[in-house]
Amino acid sequence: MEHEPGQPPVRNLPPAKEAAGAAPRRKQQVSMADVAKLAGVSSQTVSRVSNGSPDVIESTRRQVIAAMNELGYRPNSAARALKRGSFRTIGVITFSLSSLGNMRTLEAIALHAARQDFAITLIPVTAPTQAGIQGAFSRMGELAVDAVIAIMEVHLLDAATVTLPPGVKVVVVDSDAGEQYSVVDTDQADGARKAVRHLLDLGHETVWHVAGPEESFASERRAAAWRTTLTDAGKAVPPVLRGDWSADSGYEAGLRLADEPGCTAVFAANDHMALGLLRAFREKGKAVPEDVSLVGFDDVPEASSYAPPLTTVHQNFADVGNQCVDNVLQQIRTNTTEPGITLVPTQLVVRNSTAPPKH
Amino acid sequence: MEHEPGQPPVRNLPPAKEAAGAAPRRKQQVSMADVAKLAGVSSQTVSRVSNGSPDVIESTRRQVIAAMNELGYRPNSAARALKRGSFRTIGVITFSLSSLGNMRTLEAIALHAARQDFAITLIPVTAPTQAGIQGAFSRMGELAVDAVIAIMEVHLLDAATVTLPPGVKVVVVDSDAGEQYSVVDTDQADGARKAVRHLLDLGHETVWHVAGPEESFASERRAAAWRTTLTDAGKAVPPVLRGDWSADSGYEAGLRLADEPGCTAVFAANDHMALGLLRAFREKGKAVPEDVSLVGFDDVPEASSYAPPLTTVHQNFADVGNQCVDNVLQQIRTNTTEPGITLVPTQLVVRNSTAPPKH
DNA sequence: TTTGTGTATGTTTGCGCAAACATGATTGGT
DNA sequence: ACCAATCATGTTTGCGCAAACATACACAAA
Repeated sequence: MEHEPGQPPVRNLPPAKEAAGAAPRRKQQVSMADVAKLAGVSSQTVSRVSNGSPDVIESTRRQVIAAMNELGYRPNSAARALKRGSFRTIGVITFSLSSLGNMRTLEAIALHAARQDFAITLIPVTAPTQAGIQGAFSRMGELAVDAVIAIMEVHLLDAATVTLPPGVKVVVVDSDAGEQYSVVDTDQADGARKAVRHLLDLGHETVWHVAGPEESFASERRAAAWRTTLTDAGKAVPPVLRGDWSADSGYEAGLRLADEPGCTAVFAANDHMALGLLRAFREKGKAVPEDVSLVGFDDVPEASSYAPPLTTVHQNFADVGNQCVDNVLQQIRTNTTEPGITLVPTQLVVRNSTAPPKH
Repeated sequence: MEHEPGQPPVRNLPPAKEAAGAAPRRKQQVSMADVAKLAGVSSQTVSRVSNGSPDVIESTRRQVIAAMNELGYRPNSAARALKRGSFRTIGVITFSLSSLGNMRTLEAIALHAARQDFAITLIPVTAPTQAGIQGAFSRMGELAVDAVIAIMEVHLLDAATVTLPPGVKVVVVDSDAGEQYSVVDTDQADGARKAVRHLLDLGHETVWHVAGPEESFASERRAAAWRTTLTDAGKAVPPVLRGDWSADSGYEAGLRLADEPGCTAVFAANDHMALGLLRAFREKGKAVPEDVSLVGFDDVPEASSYAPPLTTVHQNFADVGNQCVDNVLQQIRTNTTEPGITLVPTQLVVRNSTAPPKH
């Protein structure tokens, strides 16, 4: 078993770390030990400084910090996580990011979490099926996140079938899982009520509704509130039209509504469908708001540039995101799970698409 | 070294782990050792099975897998990362998610990365300043990501001032850092050229341009291509109007353009500004496309519902995202850094907002 | 037989950090 | 003066995993 001297495979020994120009084995991560050596203290003291322990005298702390800066030390989060059993990471499960609301919410979550020094790991659900969701939650498990925020918009979170590691806190956005989990959501019902009341207060006999898809919680809640607001006011409840949130589906619905003689007021479940309705009314020669009044939902930034500028219900997505993070961090801190629903209020923004009916 | 037969190596006593009803210290993570004990093998064999090593005989593998399932074993990614120096994680730095393009790109990145078994960590830039970006990159360092995808849209990535851990691969979206980093971007110039050519081919004398903000790379590239396409065609180059991407700013620009007598064709740098232009033209009594033709950029889903449906340049954000991930994974695999630019083509979508000029 | 060549598995080790404990240096109270 | 109670800091240990190395056994070629 000889091996030629002078040849590289000298493995048995890890020594000679600082041998001449030693090749950096891995990303030459600067470790606590390096900082400790430079600062002339023990690595534990470096750890203490790094974690802001009060038990370090000021002069020592300064030395250590100087050494850290000189070497460009960054604590290794893997080791930290291994030791502490926590990554300070929140997993966010999303279905689809292509809706404005989800994105805004996600952005707020990321920003707010960063402020509290938590990182965000994005877990997209690859397919909107139970299996897809299972997969997402299972990946969460491997990633050892401290908490999960699920941005669900469809009826797929059957809690019974999802198993997460114990101790992981969950907050769900836009769901009806309030019995099991913390839920944060826009106050859809109140928003819809405001929209319908606004139209009724203008003097309309009743209000038609173009709803979103049935699988959507938000859509169902808006539709339900529309219905009860009408019945509470003693008004007739016209049949519901259904779209899929897209402007095109709103256009389809608009073509039909334009032929309804008694239709003077419409509440669309989102702004994009309202845009489609506007187009349909325009093509059919129905003036908005003179012939038909229209209210949307969301208050997308372009809503004020629609023709005419759209009266709509403003959602505070940023608040929703912030609430999610606060809620989840609260659960982590207190190590409790607190089911319940947090509702974020909406505002009615009145622009030019609504007016009293002609007589 | 002798060790007593019959007794497990009871050295310093981490005492009585399975003592009566021992409180689960942490989240009772099932570890390899637990699986190994149940399966009657060494933990190294469990590791091999877990990593799909071929050196495990089929019967053993099955036993181990059975044990894993029984205990619900999930490899601990912290330990794995600590050992391997890699989390299989890509950090994504974003400025703002509120633009449609960014969020589509992000979604594609997340999905594509998940397919290759990489996780995504979102790092929001808290403030659009050098310091903010520094902070984001520095956080990347702590998180020990394997690669970074930066979705930048403004001139702030001054590579000289950003230090990341060596070995971390970077891809930048929408930037001109092609000398230093890999850059993936929509082919802005070609898209803009197509838009302008389309209008010129319809017979317009020249094409006006409503650009985005100067800080935006995309905006600058579209404007430059607009200019060269005009000069190459021997046409006059009208003054540039500038917006901030918002529909409102497009409206402002539109009010001014409506008063330009020679203006029969406009290229707006994005669809939202085009929407604002449409509104301004409508209010000023200019018919689109009869009096003025208009082309946008982006092809937002609602563009077909604008009044009139908008001719625009379609961007393939999903392709951009996929390219980013492919590129970065390629760099990781080959451990190379390859500066250069990858351009994703666009398509001109002709709808009803463009027509030949009246004479 | 011996020797080699695999192949499947076990054992040791250390990644970087921080809890737990140990030590040594100051205080202050009596 | 003494001891005890603080403090600041050092030492040891192990988190869960996988690379490196060691071993044990099977089988083929000499």
